[in-house]
Amino acid sequence: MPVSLQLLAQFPLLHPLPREALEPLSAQMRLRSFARRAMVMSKDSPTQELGFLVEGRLQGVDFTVDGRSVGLYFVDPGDYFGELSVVDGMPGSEFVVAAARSTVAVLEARAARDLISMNPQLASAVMARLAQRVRAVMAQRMLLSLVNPFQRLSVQLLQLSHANAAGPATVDPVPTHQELAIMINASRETVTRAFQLLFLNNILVREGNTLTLVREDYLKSIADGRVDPPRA
Amino acid sequence: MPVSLQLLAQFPLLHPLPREALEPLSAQMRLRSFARRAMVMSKDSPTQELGFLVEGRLQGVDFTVDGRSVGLYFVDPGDYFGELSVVDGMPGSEFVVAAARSTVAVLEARAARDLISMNPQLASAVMARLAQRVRAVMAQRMLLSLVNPFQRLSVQLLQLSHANAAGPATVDPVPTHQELAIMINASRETVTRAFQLLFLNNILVREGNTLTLVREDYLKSIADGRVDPPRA
DNA sequence: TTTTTTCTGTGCCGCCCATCACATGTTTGG
DNA sequence: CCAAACATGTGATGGGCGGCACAGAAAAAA
Repeated sequence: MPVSLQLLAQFPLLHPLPREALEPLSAQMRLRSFARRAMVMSKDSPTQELGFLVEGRLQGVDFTVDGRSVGLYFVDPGDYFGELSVVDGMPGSEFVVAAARSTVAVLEARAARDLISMNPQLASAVMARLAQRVRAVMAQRMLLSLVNPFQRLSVQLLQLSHANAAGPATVDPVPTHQELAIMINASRETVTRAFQLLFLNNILVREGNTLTLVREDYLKSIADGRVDPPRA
Repeated sequence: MPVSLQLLAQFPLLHPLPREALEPLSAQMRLRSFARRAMVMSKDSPTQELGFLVEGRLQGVDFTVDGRSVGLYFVDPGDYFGELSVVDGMPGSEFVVAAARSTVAVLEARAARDLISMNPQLASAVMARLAQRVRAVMAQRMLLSLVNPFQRLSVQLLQLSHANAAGPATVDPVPTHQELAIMINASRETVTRAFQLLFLNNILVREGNTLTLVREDYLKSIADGRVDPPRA
């Protein structure tokens, strides 16, 4: 089934497009649903496409040769993914799996490429997005060179958090320990233990599916090594 | 002093430009020399610019809060750097230091931006470059999640190597142990010890400033964990 | 609901690598 | 060409984190 215009309206990337362009586009797109942990986009799939996350949550991941998984980024509703292949025509550089039950609208790479090259505004938006991705991956790479897993967790949490109107920043939805562990190159148990201490010292509070950074300042001082991570 | 046209000819990025465009360009550029370990581009410099490496070698680096340095990439002659700021106008995301005495031609960010936006061919070249950088830094991120420093070194060496007409691949010029260490998140000593074993087992040979991957296949099997790294 | 799967918490053990300290080679620049 | 700075080689030590094993909690599926 084609994708409704209303659905497309939620994607900032497409805002520059005039109504006349959106209609044929909606006809070219398809809506798909994925169960938690299902593979949304495979690294070695023959077909390449641009994906738009309608609802749910995705995680970009890859696997080391010895089967260990590596977490790369999260995709939240309104965002898109798979743009690398669209831009350079090479096979995907990672897998995308559903971190929660998700709905995705997809557009074939060829169509996406045409769309972008027809539309300078889109082109520069994609350019900006690539630049932002380089920065994001480099930030992650910096994170990984911190020696202390505590520090890495603190930085990662700060990166995932978003400021809140009134009150402290939150991370929402909270990733599982495992999902975090593979992003910060730590074992699941180490993440669990680190969380223990952060809870114990009232630096974090978890309520349901949101994590509140009660003492964000303290988290920051751990993050940049001004304070030693709390001990038992 | 402006930069000679002949010099500019060595940069593939500029090849699409017609002669008429090159002349004003050469007038806008400046040539600078840097001693080994000098800072070529600072993260927090007020002026942003696009750099072209004429000769020598540069390394993109950053520093963790506790002063430890992190190696990101090398720049070799004919290549350019600093494109991120040019594209998105944000401050540089890393430092660039001279890994050897180097000569660099620089162009102000504003001029570079104009040049690119005036020239669709350049624009798409830069786009492709950004995509390639995302892939490169993701590859590095994958490397970092390998548990064994040996494996990381092997992968890194393979990444740095270039195939050779006849005969085995080589890495040239050979980075110092320290330079490698900060790229693969290992201590300098660990890199030294790993090299010891690789030399001992005749997997690598060093002659002057080039490293020959005599048994590239073996290096690859270490890299993807099919073989345990050699022990004393 | 009940059942099953996934997620989180915790103790114990071992080993790997960062760190320190210093010796010896090798470049570089004066 | 000499001296100083830098790069490489090597041993000893200790802490930290990964891995395993399992228990309990929570969430999803049936």
